[in-house]
Amino acid sequence: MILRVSTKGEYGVRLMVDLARHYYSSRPRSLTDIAQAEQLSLAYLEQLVKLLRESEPPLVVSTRGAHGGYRLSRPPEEITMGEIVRVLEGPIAPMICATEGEMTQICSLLDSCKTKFLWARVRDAVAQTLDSITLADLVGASEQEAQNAPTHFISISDIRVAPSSAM
Amino acid sequence: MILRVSTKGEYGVRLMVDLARHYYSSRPRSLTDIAQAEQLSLAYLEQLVKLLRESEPPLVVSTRGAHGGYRLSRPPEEITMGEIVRVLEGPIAPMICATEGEMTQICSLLDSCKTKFLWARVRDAVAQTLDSITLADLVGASEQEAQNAPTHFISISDIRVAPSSAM
DNA sequence: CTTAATCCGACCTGCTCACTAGGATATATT
DNA sequence: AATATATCCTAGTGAGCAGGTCGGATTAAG
Repeated sequence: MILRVSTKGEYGVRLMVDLARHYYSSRPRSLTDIAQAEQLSLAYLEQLVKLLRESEPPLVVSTRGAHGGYRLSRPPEEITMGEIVRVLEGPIAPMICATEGEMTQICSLLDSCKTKFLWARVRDAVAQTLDSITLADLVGASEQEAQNAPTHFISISDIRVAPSSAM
Repeated sequence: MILRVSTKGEYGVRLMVDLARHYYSSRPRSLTDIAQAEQLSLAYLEQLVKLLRESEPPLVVSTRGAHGGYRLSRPPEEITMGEIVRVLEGPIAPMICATEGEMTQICSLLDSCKTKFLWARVRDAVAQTLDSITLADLVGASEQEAQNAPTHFISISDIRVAPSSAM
C-alpha cells in the first residue's frame, strides 16, 4: 500500500479535529476526554500531543494541573492539514531524495535520474491538497449540533489485510 | 515521513524505465544487465519482476533461457505509472478505510467520520498524478542518445536520516 | 492535601521490509 | 551432448521500526 499514513498522522489529525470542535469552549479539553471520545490510548496521545506542542510554531497550547488540557493555538480556519501532518509525520517525501524544502544535492546522479520527476510530482500533489484544507473545513458547517459524536475511524492497526494480493 | 514509497515501488519503476528505454531493441533485456546498470540486486529484482509479469494484464513478458530476458508488454506511452505502482505497492490508500475501488462499509462509523474526507482527497490527488504520467513521459524526448546512462537514484535504505526531528 | 491533569523518558514486542540462499527449469550456442 | 545463460520458485532471516505500555515527576484547582 503506497501512501501509508501511520497512526501518528491518523490519530493526531483526529485529536486536532476534536480540539477544533471544542475550540470555542470556555475550558481547555483534557486528553482523558479526547481518548475516551475517540477510543484511543491516553498514553499514546500524550506522545502525539507533545509533537504538536513543541512544533514551531506550536499548534496547541497546554494548561497544566487539574481542569487543565489543550487548546488550538489558532482558530481552526488558520490551521492547515499540511501543517499538522508535517509535524506528525515529517516532511512530505515519497523518498529520500524527493523531500520538501532544501533539495540539496543528496543524490550525486540527480541529473541523470529520470524518476525524480515522477516522485516530485506526486509529492507536490499531496502537499497542495493538504495545504488547501484547514481544520475548519474538516469540522464542517453542520457542526453546531452533534457536539458529542466521536470522529471515529477504522485504523490501519485494527484490521488485518489479506496478504498483499497484487492489487 | 508520509507517502513513503517502498523500495519495491522505487526499484520497480526504475526497472520499468530501463525496459522502456530498451523497448525498441531487437533482443529482450536480461535482469542481469538491468541489475548492473541500476546497481540493484539481481535476486531482489527477480521478485519484483514477478509481480509485473503476473499482474492482470501483465506489464512485462519474459523469454526464458540463454539470451532471454524481459520486454514491456505494451509500448511505453500506453503504460501509466499508476498501473506500475499499484502492481508493486498495492492499491493507493492512505489508510485502510480510504482505499481505492470498492469502498465497502468497512468502517461502521463512516458517516460520522470527518477525516475520511481528507484522506480521500489525498488519495485522489496521488492517483490522478500517477495515472497521468506514462513510461514514455519519464523516458523523455531527449532519449535517442545516452543509451547507457543509468537511471540512478539514492534509495531510502542507502541513507540514514537524522532521528525524525519534528518537521 | 487530595485529585486531576500535563509532562517525561525508558522499555518492549511483534511485524514488515529488504533482502539472501539455493535450487529447478528452459533455451541458445558450441 | 554439454555448457552457459537465462528465467523461475520457495524459504529463510536480520535489522529496524511502528505502535504502543509503564512508571513516575511536576503543576494547579478545589
